[in-house]
Amino acid sequence: MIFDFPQLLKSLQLKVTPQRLAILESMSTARTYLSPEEVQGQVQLRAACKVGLPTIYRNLEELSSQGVISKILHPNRQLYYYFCANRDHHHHFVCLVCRTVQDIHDCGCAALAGQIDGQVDVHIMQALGTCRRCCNQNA
Amino acid sequence: MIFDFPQLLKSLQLKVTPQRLAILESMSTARTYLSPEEVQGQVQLRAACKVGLPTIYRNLEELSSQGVISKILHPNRQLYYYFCANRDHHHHFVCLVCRTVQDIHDCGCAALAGQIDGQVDVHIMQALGTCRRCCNQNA
DNA sequence: CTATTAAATCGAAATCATTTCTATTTAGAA
DNA sequence: TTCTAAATAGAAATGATTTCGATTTAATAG
Ligand SMILES: [Mn+2]
Ligand SMILES: [Mn+2]
Ligand SMILES: [Zn+2]
Ligand SMILES: [Zn+2]
Repeated sequence: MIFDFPQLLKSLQLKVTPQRLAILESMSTARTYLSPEEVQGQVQLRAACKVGLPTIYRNLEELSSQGVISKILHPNRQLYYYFCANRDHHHHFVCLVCRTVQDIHDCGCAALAGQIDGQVDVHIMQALGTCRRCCNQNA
Repeated sequence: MIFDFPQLLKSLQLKVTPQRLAILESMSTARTYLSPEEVQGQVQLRAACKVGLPTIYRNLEELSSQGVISKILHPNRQLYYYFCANRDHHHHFVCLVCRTVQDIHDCGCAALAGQIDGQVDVHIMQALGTCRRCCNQNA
């Protein structure tokens, strides 16, 4: 799967900066969710371009709020981010051992609106656990 | 609904301290979710007993991990807590305007385990929005 | 009712992920 | 090329949460 990141950024009304391209490049090739500091490390490795942590934070948040990447609410209370090519509404299962991510296609949230006396603006849904590979390695 | 908090604490293997009783008392009568600082304020008002913030934090976390109260993941990234008498597995809809909470009885998470290649240890699920009362007041 | 002790509390201080600030640079439009 | 709003960098601040060591206390047993 190949991404036209400059085009993507333009469509989001964001300037195409080397920093943003490096962040997107790193996120899209990561096989696990990453902390902002880890993203910085990846960027430095791959793009040999130094990007300040505030810039990383600002862009991860921007990309996340625009739906390009998704935010992982880790039990350790820090934020992690994950690039998911799947553009449809869906959620994630997160392996806390190896940090891989699986899509949850049927989150059952369609049934939500009906039972709420009010208007649902967002819903958070996340499953956390141990993937099969990691389960097997433990046993 | 009346609670035997001393008995509850004993069943959790926790010492029955005035601080804990004051915290439980305050939580159980609150009609909205509360921040740890707000819990401290309530405790001071009702019990006229000064409780340090670290004690509040420690106990809210303890009670939450034992399932006595539930944790609200607010978009502002701070933690809030809410006492819910409903002991069954369920989730919450949170009004971000007036901070009231509604139970979500059917979270659809039964369908979860089937589509995950691994073992789900916990799932987070929370709906955030505006309750009907608050919707109407805006319009 | 003491004595004992592990658990709990306290207040001050530390932590540290995240945000803010200001000066400087730069992408993109004209 | 010129211009300008947007973006970045680095240093510093923020502030919710946690840690620390000293002190108190609930619960248990004698
Ligand atoms: Mn996904
Ligand atoms: Mn509830
Ligand atoms: Zn795994
Ligand atoms: Zn409301």
